[in-house]
Amino acid sequence: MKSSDDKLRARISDMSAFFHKNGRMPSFSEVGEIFHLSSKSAAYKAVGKLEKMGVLSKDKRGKLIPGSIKSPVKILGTVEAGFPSPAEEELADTISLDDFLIKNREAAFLLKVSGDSMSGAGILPGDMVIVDKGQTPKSGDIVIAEVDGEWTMKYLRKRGESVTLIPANPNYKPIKPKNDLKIAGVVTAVVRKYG
Amino acid sequence: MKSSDDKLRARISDMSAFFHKNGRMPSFSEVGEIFHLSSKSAAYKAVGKLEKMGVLSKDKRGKLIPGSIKSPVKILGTVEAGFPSPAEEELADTISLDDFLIKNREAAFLLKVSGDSMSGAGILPGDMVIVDKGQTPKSGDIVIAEVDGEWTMKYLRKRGESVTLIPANPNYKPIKPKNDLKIAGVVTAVVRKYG
DNA sequence: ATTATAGGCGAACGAACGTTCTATGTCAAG
DNA sequence: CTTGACATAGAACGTTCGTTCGCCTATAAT
Repeated sequence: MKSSDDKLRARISDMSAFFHKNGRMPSFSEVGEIFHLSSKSAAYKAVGKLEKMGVLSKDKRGKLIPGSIKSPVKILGTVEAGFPSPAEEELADTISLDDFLIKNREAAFLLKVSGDSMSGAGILPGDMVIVDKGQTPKSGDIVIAEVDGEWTMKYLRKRGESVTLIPANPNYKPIKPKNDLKIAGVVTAVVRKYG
Repeated sequence: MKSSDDKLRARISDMSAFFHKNGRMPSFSEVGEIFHLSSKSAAYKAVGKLEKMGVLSKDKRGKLIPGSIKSPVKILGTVEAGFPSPAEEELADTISLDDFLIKNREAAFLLKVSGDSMSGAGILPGDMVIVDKGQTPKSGDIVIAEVDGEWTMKYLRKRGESVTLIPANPNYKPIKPKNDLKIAGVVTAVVRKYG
C-alpha cells in the first residue's frame, strides 16, 4: 500500500506541475505522457482516481478542470498549533488567495500604501490594500476617499448626517469634510509581502 | 471607433467570465458561442486580436491559455494617487495574488495568528500569515518556531552563535531558547481580510 | 492451485479540435 | 460610385479528443 500511495502522490504532483506550468489541464494523451503511460486508457483510469480524490474534475464535455491543485496554499491551524507531521499534512485543505481575498473580480483594485496614517490598524507604509470599488461604504469601514482634492485612506464614521474620516494614528487628526467628499472604494483586505 | 472598442471590451469580459466560471479556456467553437458568432473562423480571428492584446495566448498545440484575464486584481498606484478615470483604468496591469505572494507553491502554508505578540509589526490577531517551510531563516526574518515545546511567531535574531526570538510587542520578553529550538518556516507574507 | 482484482496496453469509434480557404456583407475613405 | 479594409459566414482538411472494448500481466486473497 505504501508504494501505490507514493505513486499517487507523484502523479498529483506531476498533474499540478503541468497545470501551473502550462496554464491549463492536460488532455488524456498528455496525461499519458506525464504519467509515463503508453496508453490513453491507462491515463483515463488513473484520472478517474484523481477525480474521486477531488484533485480535478471533468466537464460535461469530458475535459479536465483543476480541483484542489488549482489552489496553491495549504491551510493549517493557528500559529500555536504549529506544523503537523508530514502525514497529516497531506490531508490539509487548500485555498487560492485570489478566491479568498477577492469577492468582486471586476471591482477589485490593488493600491499601495504610502502614508502611516493607518498604522494603528496594522496597515503600514508599503503594504498593499485591496479596494472594492463597487461596495457601498458602511460606518466603521476603511475607505479610500477624496476630500478637498486629496486622496486618503481612513476609517469612515457616520453619525446621522455627519460623516467623519478618522485615521488610526494619533499623530493625525480626524477630517470633517466640508463639501466635497468622494468615497472611491472600501478596503476589503490588506496584504504585506516580506523579503 | 467607439463601438468597436465596446465590443472588444465586452468580449474580453465574456472570455474572462467563461474562464472563471468553467475553470478552463474555451475551444474555438465555444468562443463562437459566447461571442455570438456562428462561424468558427470568425471566432478564430477575434481570438487573434485578444492574443495581441495579451488577454490570452496559445499553446504550441493551438489551445488557448489565459493571459491577463487569469489575474483578477488591477494594479493602481498609491493611495495618494487615488483612482484613475475609467478610461485609463482599462490600461491597468493585473496581477494574481497567488503569484504575487507565493514563491514556492509546494512549501507554502497558511497559518492563522491568534496572539498579539507581533502586533508591533502590524500582524494582528486574526490575520493570516503565509509561511514558507523550505526557506532557510535569516536574522531579521519573522519565523514560526517551536521553543521548549511551544509554537510561536517571532522575529529571529542571530548574533554569532547566539539565537534570540524577539516579539514585536513590548509586553512580551525576548526568548533565548535553551536547547530545543526548531524553526518550522519563515513568514513571507501577511494577509488580512475585512468584513 | 485457483480465483479475484487492479493496472497497463493497444486498437477502435465518432465527435470535436485548430486551422485554412473562399465567399458575402458592411461601412468609411477616396 | 468605387475601392478597400474589415468582420462574419460556411465549408473543408487532417489531427486530436474523450471514451470504450478486449487482452495481458502482475499481485493478493481464497
